[in-house]
Amino acid sequence: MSSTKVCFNSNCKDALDRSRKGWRRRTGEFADLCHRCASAYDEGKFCETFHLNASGWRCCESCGKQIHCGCIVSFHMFVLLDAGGIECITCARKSFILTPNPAWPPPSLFLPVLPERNKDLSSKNWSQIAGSGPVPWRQAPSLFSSSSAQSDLQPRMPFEVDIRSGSDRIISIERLSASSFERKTGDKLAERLTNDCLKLGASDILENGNAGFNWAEQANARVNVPQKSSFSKNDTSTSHFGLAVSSLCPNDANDQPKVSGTGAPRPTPPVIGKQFCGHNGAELSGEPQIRNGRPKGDTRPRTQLLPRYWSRIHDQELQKISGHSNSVCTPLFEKMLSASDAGRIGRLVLPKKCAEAYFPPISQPEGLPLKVEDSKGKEWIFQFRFWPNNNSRMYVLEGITPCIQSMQLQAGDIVTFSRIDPEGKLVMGFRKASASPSDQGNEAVNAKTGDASVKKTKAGEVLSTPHQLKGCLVSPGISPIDQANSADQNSPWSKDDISRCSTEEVVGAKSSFRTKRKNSTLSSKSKRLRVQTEELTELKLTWELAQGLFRPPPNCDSNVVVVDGFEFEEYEDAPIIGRPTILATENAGGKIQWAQCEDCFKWRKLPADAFLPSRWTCSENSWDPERSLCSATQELTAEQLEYLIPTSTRAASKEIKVTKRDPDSDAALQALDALANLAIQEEGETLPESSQATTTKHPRHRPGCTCIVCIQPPSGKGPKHEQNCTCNICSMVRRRFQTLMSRREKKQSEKEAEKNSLQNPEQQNPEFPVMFPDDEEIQLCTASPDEKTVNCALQLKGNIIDLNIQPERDDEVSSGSDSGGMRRSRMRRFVRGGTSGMQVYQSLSEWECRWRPNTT
DNA sequence: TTATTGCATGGCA
DNA sequence: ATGCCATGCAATA
Repeated sequence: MSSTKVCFNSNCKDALDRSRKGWRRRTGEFADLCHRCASAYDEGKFCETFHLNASGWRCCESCGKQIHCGCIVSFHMFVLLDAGGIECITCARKSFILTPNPAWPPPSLFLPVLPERNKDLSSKNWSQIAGSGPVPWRQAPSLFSSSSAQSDLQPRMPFEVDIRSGSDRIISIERLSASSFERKTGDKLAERLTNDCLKLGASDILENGNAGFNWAEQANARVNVPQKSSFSKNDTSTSHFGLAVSSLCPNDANDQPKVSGTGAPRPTPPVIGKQFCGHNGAELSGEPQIRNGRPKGDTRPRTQLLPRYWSRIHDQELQKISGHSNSVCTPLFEKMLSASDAGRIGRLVLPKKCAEAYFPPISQPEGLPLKVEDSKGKEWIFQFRFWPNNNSRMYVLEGITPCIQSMQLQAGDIVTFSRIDPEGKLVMGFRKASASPSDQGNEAVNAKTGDASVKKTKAGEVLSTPHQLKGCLVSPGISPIDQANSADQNSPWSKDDISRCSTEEVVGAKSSFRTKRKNSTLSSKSKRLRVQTEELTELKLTWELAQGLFRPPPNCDSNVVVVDGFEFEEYEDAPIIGRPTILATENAGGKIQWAQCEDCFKWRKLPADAFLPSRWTCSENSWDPERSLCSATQELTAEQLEYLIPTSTRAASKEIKVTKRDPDSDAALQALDALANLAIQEEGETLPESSQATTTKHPRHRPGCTCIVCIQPPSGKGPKHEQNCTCNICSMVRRRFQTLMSRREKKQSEKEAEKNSLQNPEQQNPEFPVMFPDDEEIQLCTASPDEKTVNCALQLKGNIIDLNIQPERDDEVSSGSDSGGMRRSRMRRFVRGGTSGMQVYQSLSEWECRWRPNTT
């Protein structure tokens, strides 16, 4: 690179002593301009100054202002009008013509530094000014089983772009936008020139495949359009992007689609070729273009395609879908299958905007047969139709059952729709929401909730479990190897088809079927909790272990809840399952905790907020490097230890000590790992139809309800129960605690009588309801031969991970004792201790489990 | 009786 | 307040 920089403006080329930033180039860098050029740019006079004689100047349809539309510099100074022509951005804003230039990215995406002239614009959310993006439904006869001819109206702009980052994508989009125009210059320029006033409208472009002005001079104007672009409409050999065409009109004022040869295009997302130009949905708007249907002054808000329908398809998969080099794959949208969708009824409810944006317009409820290919190339024909619904329409795809079954999809899985050009084929892909435990070992995410990988659903649920994808879609960030490794061997879909989806998708998946709808014919608790014996894993934990393992969630303060005089240390969030530790207060008053090394059994002092995996050793003592070896001495003296660790806990500790030899104890710890792993599975495993697949929020703790939500202790956010609440849950809690306390008192007195006797720890451990299952659930817990253990029922395929106490009779007072865990004056209970919502994190390469709410 | 179809309802964003 | 959409459900096959 030359040491002497010159002004990026080719018409200037002044040496730069101090450069100023101009427009953003396709490389992501900004054009370095000299002071003079930069000033011109900032003042919006750059093109006037330097490109006055270049082609591409057009007049604003409203104010007549001349704008150099063919230039990257003025890229955001105008919008294309659906009916043709342009409007300067000022007028566009005034008249609420907020539709951006098709397939153009939000300016904020690729113009992080905007000149002053655009600041007001850029400060607005692009959604306010644009419903840009979605590919309009391009008449693609091949999609119709009854059609044979192929539309010729598909201008595509081939480019080669390396896309490796978001910014690259942005750049790609930028290229696309430019190329979209560039393409127009090729074959039909002459025709366009006959058009009046060289009007260049989105629809014109889309429908005619060229623009109304000569873009060939863009080089002069420093428009950074790849020169390798093909200008030939038919030359797709280097295609990477394209711009789909709609020959169909938008919906009318009533949003009812209709056929029109001259209407404005439907929403137009960037078309993706061999490289993914990841539209993020912000550019997607399923809202049909409204220009023709509404007056200019229409201020009706433009809704956009909901994020949950944004296609998250990845370039690799796009490539796979598109198959051959000439294909351009456009991700359209995706939808998580609801119970209804995945049910036997065979109807997939389509998001209205998606249906109207991406599927052919239908005027009759009967609709049209729609040919869809899966990623295997197998063709399916669905009936795309609608039902009148509240003065609107409800679009469905009928006859999807065979396809759904072929893909082995269940509610919660995601189906994706893409289009392959130039064929115009609709391709249906899918992502499974399920994941097998074996796939999960390396994919945990950090338990620290600050981890970026922990995402929140719209309902506020925190999820972090990675998920597995199957089918033709791949999410970013997962290597093909991982995908292959995670392939479900039993699936007819090959490893190549299997990939993973992002956490975000998982979020949606789980939140979707976690919620419950009343009277769901598919959801019955008995079904949900049906124990499939062969799939049931029992975890046996003493209640002390359980209490110790259930750590308060991070960053979660406890509330003290009193139920019949008993105090609960209640946490809004779900507990974390990890290695039991002993909380203590240092002499200085600071809170600490003591944890025992798995290998040497020495106790190490840790910060109070440290969360340990179920297996933890000195080597992982990152808090105290001096004691990160087992050879390091233990800080605690025997006396201190004696004080800290009460008999029962010592016993429990001892139990851990013998873990490596004791099958039962080993099982306990293994069970934790299993719990963690299973939680992932549970996270991803599609719930059986009976238990999942509802998306309606269940009211929190509905008295009398025995659903998975309501069997949890009533507390947490939302209406809390009164102390004297007589609902079944509160009654049960009371009963259990009365039982427990009487046991404790009894044990205490016994202990005092035999204070020197070291009892069998198991005999000392009172049963303690880690959870508070209702009777029905209790029945489903497999009774343990050991009455002093807590049964943790993990229903693998049923996706119920229940950590339930052993069934017991309330009047059954078994032996119990105080314990380390019970040194706390309160017991912990976790509001979000839903049994179906366990969440797994990985911390320091170890698994931790965390409960996740099963409803919000 | 069962499956399918078409519409209605109501939760929710 | 409005529209979407998941699902219930009656009518129909």
